[in-house]
Amino acid sequence: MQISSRFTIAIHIITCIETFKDEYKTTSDFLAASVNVNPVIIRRILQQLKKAGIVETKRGSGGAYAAKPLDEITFYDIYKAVDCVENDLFHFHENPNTNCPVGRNIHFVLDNRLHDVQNAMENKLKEMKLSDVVNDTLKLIGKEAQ
Amino acid sequence: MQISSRFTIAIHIITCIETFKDEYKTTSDFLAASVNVNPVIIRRILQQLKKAGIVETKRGSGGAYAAKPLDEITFYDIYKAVDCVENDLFHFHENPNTNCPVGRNIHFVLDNRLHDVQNAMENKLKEMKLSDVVNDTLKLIGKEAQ
DNA sequence: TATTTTGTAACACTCATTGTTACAACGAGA
DNA sequence: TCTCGTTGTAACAATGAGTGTTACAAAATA
Repeated sequence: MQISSRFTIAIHIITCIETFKDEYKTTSDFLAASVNVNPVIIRRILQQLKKAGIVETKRGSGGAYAAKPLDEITFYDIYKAVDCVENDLFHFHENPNTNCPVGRNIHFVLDNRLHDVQNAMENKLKEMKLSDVVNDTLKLIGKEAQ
Repeated sequence: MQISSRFTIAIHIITCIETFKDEYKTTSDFLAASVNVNPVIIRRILQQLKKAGIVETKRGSGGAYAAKPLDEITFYDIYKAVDCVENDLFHFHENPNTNCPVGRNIHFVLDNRLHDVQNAMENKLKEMKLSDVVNDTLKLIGKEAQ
């Protein structure tokens, strides 16, 4: 089990948009070339980011743009936008036997604990901002030029 | 995407084993009845737990038993044993374009952050002990009897 | 030896992920 | 207005993981 690559692709996309916004038109074809996947994959992810208010896209003239400052976009926003995990991170077996004392109590005992684990992860995602990723990327690109 | 139900089933299994160890022979059929799945599912998970040194099983006479004190078994041990996540929680897109400045630097920028998120989750799993789950379950069963 | 149970192979079904082609809808410039 | 580049999206295919089932040999005990 792994969290869909939509998540890392989405971060890659936004990093590209921000890095190249003044040099190139950031179309789905341009972004697809950097990520190295089919442009339709990019467009689908852009649609999800758009619905979440994270990016804007333009028909006709083309291109994608950040819809708000990158220090207001966290990994959690992206993770939610691209729908990596519906609601529950842990898949609970569907029908524990309620005739068994353990079977009819297992949910009461586990649910809170599983949510605590999921929250630990999601809270970490909330700490991370897209602006930090872009800044680090620009630094690395800058070093390359030396 | 969700973490396999093998994880919650494994916890359910061990809770059952401990709760009923003096009353019943905890065979795969018995455990399957409580979890409400096919006995082969139970046996496969028991095999994984056995390889991790968490439970023991007996052929012929039958039954499964905890291989060590439950306060020495954490959720993390189980999560590793039943192989919910191979190594990386996040699926990174395979071949970012190294001709693109962002494509060739994205791994350097993201890898540490993704590991931090994964560690946040796994550290929480390490905090949780099977003994706590069993104790809570026994309390709830006790309340039912009143 | 007979019986019970485990261990495991061999399938099959479903579903999410990822990838592809195709094309209508749209916007801007000639 | 027409053309052209681009987005938005449907439709489909391939793959792989998760889950479930039947079947049966191997082992342990009475």
